[in-house]
This record gives sequence, C-alpha cells and structure tokens, in this order.
Amino acid sequence: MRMEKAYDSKEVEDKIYNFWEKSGFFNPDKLPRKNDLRSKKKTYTIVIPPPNITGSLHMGHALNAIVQDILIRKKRMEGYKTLWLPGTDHAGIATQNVIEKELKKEGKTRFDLGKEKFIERVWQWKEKYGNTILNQFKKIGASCDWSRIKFTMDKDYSQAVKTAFLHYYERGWIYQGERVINWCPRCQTSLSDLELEYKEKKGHLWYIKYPLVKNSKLPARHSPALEALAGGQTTNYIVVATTRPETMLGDTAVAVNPHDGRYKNLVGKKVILPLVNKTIPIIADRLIDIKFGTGVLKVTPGHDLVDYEIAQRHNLEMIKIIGEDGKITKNAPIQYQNLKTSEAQEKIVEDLKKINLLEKIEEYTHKVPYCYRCNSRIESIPSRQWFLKMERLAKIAEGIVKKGKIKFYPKRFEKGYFDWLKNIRDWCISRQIWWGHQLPIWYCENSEQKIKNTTSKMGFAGDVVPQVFDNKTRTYRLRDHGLKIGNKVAFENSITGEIFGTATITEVQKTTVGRIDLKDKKHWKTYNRLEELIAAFKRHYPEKEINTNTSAWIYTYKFDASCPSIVNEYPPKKCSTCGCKKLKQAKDVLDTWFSAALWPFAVFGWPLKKNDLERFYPTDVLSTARDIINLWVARMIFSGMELMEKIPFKVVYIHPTVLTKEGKRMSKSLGTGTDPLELIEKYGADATRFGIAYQIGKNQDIRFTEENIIMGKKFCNKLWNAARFVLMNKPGWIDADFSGFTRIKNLMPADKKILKTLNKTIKAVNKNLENFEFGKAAQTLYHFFWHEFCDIYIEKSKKQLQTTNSKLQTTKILLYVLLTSLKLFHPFIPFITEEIYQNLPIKNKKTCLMIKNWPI
RNA sequence: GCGCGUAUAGCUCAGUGGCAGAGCGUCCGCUUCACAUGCGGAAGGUCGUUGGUUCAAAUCCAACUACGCGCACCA
Repeated sequence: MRMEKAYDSKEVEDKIYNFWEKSGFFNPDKLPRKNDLRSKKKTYTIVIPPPNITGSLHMGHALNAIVQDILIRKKRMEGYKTLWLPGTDHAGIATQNVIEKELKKEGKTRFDLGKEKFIERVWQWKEKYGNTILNQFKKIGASCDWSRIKFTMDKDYSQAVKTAFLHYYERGWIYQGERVINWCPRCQTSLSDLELEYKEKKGHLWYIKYPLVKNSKLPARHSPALEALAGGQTTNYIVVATTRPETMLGDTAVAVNPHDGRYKNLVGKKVILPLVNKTIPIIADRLIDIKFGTGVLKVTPGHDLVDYEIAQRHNLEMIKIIGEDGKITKNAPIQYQNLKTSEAQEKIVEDLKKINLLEKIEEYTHKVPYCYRCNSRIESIPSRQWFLKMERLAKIAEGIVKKGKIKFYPKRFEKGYFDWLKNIRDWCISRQIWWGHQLPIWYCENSEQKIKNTTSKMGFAGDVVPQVFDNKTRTYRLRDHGLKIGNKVAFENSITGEIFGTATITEVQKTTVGRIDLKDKKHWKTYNRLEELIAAFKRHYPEKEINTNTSAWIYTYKFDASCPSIVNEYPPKKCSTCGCKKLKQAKDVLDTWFSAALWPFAVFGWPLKKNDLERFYPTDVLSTARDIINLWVARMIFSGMELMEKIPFKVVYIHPTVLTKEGKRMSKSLGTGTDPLELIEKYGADATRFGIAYQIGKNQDIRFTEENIIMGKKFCNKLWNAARFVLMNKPGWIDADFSGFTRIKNLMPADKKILKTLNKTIKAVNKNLENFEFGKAAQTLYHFFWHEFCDIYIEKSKKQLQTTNSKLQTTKILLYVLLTSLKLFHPFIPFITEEIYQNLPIKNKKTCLMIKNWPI
C-alpha cells in the first residue's frame, strides 16, 4: 500500500471502523484468549452514561466518549476482557417535551391524542431518532460492544425497575404522602429537589402590614370588624417582608424568632390576614432569620418548603391556593380565583396599596427555581405523591465512599456528594407524565366513593387530635399502639361502635413531647395544644400521674382510608381488601432517575439473567459529568449496594466541563456550542480526540479552542510522515512484538538515548493514565514523539543509515520505536495508528493494533 | 451566607522551593530527497494583589481581588 504525502482522515476512518467492527473485538466474548498476560487477567467494564434519546452529540459527550475509549482501548491492549456497554435513556420529561413540541406544530396537545396514541408516537420517534447519538459515537471511534446495546425502556429493563420498586416497597421505604413538592405547571408534573435550576432574578421585596388583633374575642373569619381593621383603621401592625405577596392568600401564621426581642411579647397573639380577613396566630420558630427583612415571616405551609416544615411543628393548617395549572384556586377569595400567579401578584399589590397596608417596596435579587427540562417557573404546591425514604439509603451511600470502596477522581467532588446525602429529603419518585415506567401499583376503583360517604361519621378508638388534610389522608394522633407502616386499622363509629371501614398506615412519625410541666407556661407556646394533649394523656393513661417529670411522646399516623393500593409486578385479579374486580393501575410514572439508578446492573439483565452480571458487575470506572453526581451517581451507588449488595463501580471519574474560549457554558440555544461532528468532518476524528484529550487536566475546566484540534491534525500528519520515513528505509520484516534492544551491545549513543527515553515515556504514560491525567499523557507522548524521536533520533538516523555497520540496527530501532509509539498513541488516536500499523512490514500480522500488547 | 476551583506570553494551557515552558498566533529566514500540516531563528511574561515562612517563593502559608462552579432554611 502506498502512503500519501499527507494524512487524509476521510479516506481512513470509516474504513478502519468497519474493519474493527468486523473483527468483533469490541465484544469481550470474541477477544482472542491467548498468550501470557491475557489468560491471567480478567474483565474490565465501563457502562456508558446513557445519553438521552433526544440528544445529539455535544462536546461533553465527545469528551466523555474520548475518555472512556482511551481507558477501554488501553485495557483491551493490556489483555483484559474489555466491555464498554452502550445504551440510551428514555429520559421521561425531556422526550415527552420533544414530542409535545412536534404535536404543537400540528396544533395538537398530548391530551388530544390520548395516552395510548401518544406513547405509540414516542416509540415511533425513538425507533427513528433514538440511536442517532450512538451512531455519532461511532464517528469518534468509540469501541463499544454494540451487540449489548441497552435502552432503559427495554422489556427486561422494565422488569428490573419493577423488581427494584417492589424491593423498596417491601422494605417499607416507599410510601405515598401529601407533601409540598416541586411542581412544573408546564410539564404538569412533580419534580425532585435535584431537578430544579435556580436562576438569579431581579425582583422586589414587598413589606406588608398585618394588623394586630387586640381583642381576642373578635371572630376568626370575615366580619365587618375585621375588615375595618384590615382596612387600615388601626395603627398597630406587624410588618412582613415577602418576595411573593400572592402567596399571602394561603398564610396560616406569621412567625418570628423566639430570641427576637422586638417581637417577644407578641408571640401567641393574633394578626389579621389582609385581603382574606381572617385571624392567624403569631408563632415563634427557630428557623426565622432575625436579620432578614423585618424578622417576621409569613407562613404559607402549602407553597413553601420551609413554611411547610414550620407548619408541621406548629400544627398549622395548610391551604392550597395555587393549583396544578399555576392559577389561584377556589380556596382564595373570589376576586383572585383563576388568576395566574403573576396576575394575582399585581392585583394583590394594588389592593394592598388601596387599603394602605403596603409599607414599602425594595429592589431585591434572589434565586428562583426553574424546571430543568422546560425552563418554566416551578411552584411549590401540596400534592399527593410517592416517595422513597432516603434515610437508610443515604447512610449506605455515604458509608461506602467514606470507607474508600468507591473513589472519586478528583477527590474534591466527594464533598458535594456527602453534603447532599447529609441534608437529604425523601425522594419524590412519582411523575405525572405519560412517557416512562408506570408505577406497579393498582387501585380499587370503589374505595374512594365508599370512604367519602362515611367521612362525617368517622371516629376512631383512641384518637386525640384528628386533622383532616384532604378526603383521603387523615392524620390522627394516638397513643403508641405499636402500629407500623402497612398495618391495617379499623374505623368505628364512636357512638354506635360499628366498624365500617379499614385503612392502611402509610406513615408513622414519632414526636417527642419531652417533659410536661404544667406550671411552666413556656410549653404553652411551643405546643399550642398542650392542654388537649395533657387531657388526652390522662384519658389514655388513667393510672399514671401526669406531673412535672412526665416524659411522653406522640405518634402521628397517616393512613390511606381508601382500600389500600396493591403493589405487584402484575395486575392483581381482585382487590385484596374489598374483593371487587374494578382495579386500575396508577397513572403516574417513575422519575427517570429511578430507572437510571439501576443502570450498572439492569443493563446485564438483572434480576433475571445472571451470566453477564456475574462477569461484568461491578463495573470498573464510571466516567461522567459533575452535574449529575447526586442526580445519578449517588443513586446508582445506593441502588447497587441495596439491590446487588455490591458497589456498582470502583471509581467515579468526573471529567472536566467543556466551556467556550471565553469561559462560558456551551449552549446550543445561546449559539455558543461547538459541534464535535463538525470538527471531525473538518480535522478528522483523531485530531479531534487528540486535541481534546491534550487539554484534559486534573482540576481545570476546558476552555475549548479549535487551535488544539489543529495541533492534533498537524500531529497526525507528523506521525504519518515519520512512519513514511521509517518505511522508506525498507526495514525488512519483523515480528509483531519484537523487543530486546536493551540486550544488544553495539548500540550507538543516539540509539541508547532514544530507547531510554522511550522507556521513560512508557512509564510516565502508564502512570498518567492510571491517574486519569489524560492531558499529561498526551503531552508526554507528543513531546517524546515529535521532539525526541523526530527532531533528534530521526535526524541522527539519517547519518547512521548511510553507514553499513549501523544501518540494520538503525532501521530496526526506527521501526521498534515507531511501533511502540503507535501502541502508546492508539488509545488516543486509534484510526491513524491502526492504519499505519496495517502498513508495517510485520510477519504473521493477522490482526489489528487494537488488541496488540500494551507496552509496560 | 457557606464551600470548591482557577488566576503564568496576545490566545489556550503545562510547570516546579533553585536560570520562566509548550502549542497556536506574530516577525525574520529557508521549498534540504519523511513532513511547508514542515525546518531554523526572533520578539513577547514583576507568574492576580498584599503580606508571611525560607539562604532562596511563580511554587508553601495567610488575607484580599476577579472570574467560574456547587450547596443553603435563597421569606
């Protein structure tokens, strides 16, 4: 084969990739089992972070593909049975949004199509475009085993998802509950805490006067007296500062810090909630920041997570005034109902001005949550969702990294991981979208109706403080009955004693009351129902004397008063509570990240198939971007530990982020992105790989410049021409893995030097790659090859080649250094090295450079 | 608010307790038979600021400044 003067990537790359695919060596089962090293060594596995089916290759993917391919190719050459398993993620919300956008162009919504047709359409889309991104991976030379390709909605993968769900459910870690959650009004679904993006927004801080109630005999609701006071006919008020005045419609208290001297004597008194005209209490809570605003917080339990927490402690009512559609609900005064939150804000501010209750407005910049998929403003709203308890899982995930069983590179990323796990909240895993894994839960259709009709008559033996949250969930305070999640309880009519319904406990909370001191009035503020509590304790423990040393606690049970839902892999035949056959599956689907968390073992067929799982799990390295450490990596770790009882991977490599030259985020919508496919087209895959790898350092983000790729291209040409020079001198045929120059005695000084430098380079490159220092490895190799080999040795060799007694030796050394360099360069620039290798005069060359022995 | 990272030539970045480096760009000179995607040469830097440790600091330490990122109970 004739080698052209200049290297042409276009002529080589597709040809070589096909050659590799045909060889079958991407598949570990087809790797030759032979010689020395290979038989002893085992498997080396990387599972790809599955890109979304909606994605197309961007610089982040490209960089990560390069990293993974370098690792895999090196290990393959070292003789490991290497598996790089490719696949894609169904990406629930992201994909659904893409199809919804398509429909919008046709003037339709997903509701026009209906769920079934819509899902069908997503599948069609997936068949057509779903593998686009993986084909782009081929373009940069990714040596994935395409015969093992996986999709997170494959049939066996769905089985894994169900099994995992059931496992957690049986552990008692999955529960349903009414909570304040993050809601995207556009996507019409709940989101987990990690699926938000906070953006800095200029806004206002409104200072609103809440008039104080002096006369405690005033009625609690709507009365002329209240309206008069609320209308400004008072000089006594407390001022709250808020960024969202519209949420005041759902206020059920105002709160101050217990140590705030300014308000100490107001705690326990009441204020009038303007515009709504009802009285709400002033409470004390440690969460209140004395320094913020006026030091007074309006408590809106339904629409703020912090307020919700405070409300839990103080037993406050929760009013839902913003609905799923992002509009004000009918729980608010009529004049605000159905307004969008922004409209309501405007009107409320105006109305407050009219009655002179708006003290002042300040400019204020704060961070506002947006949906990470559609960029809509997120609302906090109370909603009934499914949650996964994180307490135990977080401990597991924390422990295994603390113990060093899983290592992060660079190590500093462990900190964010630990911080998240330490402050974790339960994971909201249900989503109200259509595309995804439906919850394996079935409901009895009758139950809701049945319970509704009997609500008013309900009582419960032993109840103390019943609180109705909504029609379905009730919270009762009971003495400790020893009840646990999943236990059934019976409803009885408190007058007749007739039992008319059953329910299942969905949540148990223990609250320590501490010492009850009847004389100490402090407790009256903290536990505003103390009187009732004491009475209750006396009722339940008549034999006990309640005195200043009494310690007690309260259990709060939440339970579902409908027929309990059935969690099962397959649809059950009948309701196990009422026996009826009208069962329907829960509509909600699981968070995409719930299924993604199973990736490292579900890809191998868990829980049904064992073969691959036993060979390739745990995987060796997970290489991924830093922004999904908690969203994905942490969840894989606890899923692996809990479900497989083994770590999912030994090492987490967090790769650098590719930024623009100006240090800005690469973004398609901002037009600041660079398309790696264009680079490949322009400079070749090897040049692109080398240029990027050259810049991968330990700490740095990469400010991308095309100049680096140009350098890569120039280097490829240098390599190409060095090879041409070596071959020009007709070195004669050699063995594929020849070595042993160290034993030859009559070496020239230049010979000795280049061989010595080569050995040093090999050591350095091996060390660098073990430490994920791809940039250093590339730089070392570059320097060696260009400046030591080409500039010095090749130049010297020109003279040596003219002397007969050193000619043979020199041609061999030239070839040896070239061959060894090709091996060292192969993981970085696989195409050109393979192409040159195929041109070398090597005896018995039946195969490819890709599986040649790695230099050690 | 807390935490992390970065700051070195015009640009992108290496670097090390002991003479300041590469690639690209710029300027000058070379078609010499591997390569003009090349070769030879040159210009260009108070190594973010201020202190400290040291015989010696761009390097270690502290504070500060700027930029980037993450987290927070961001009202």
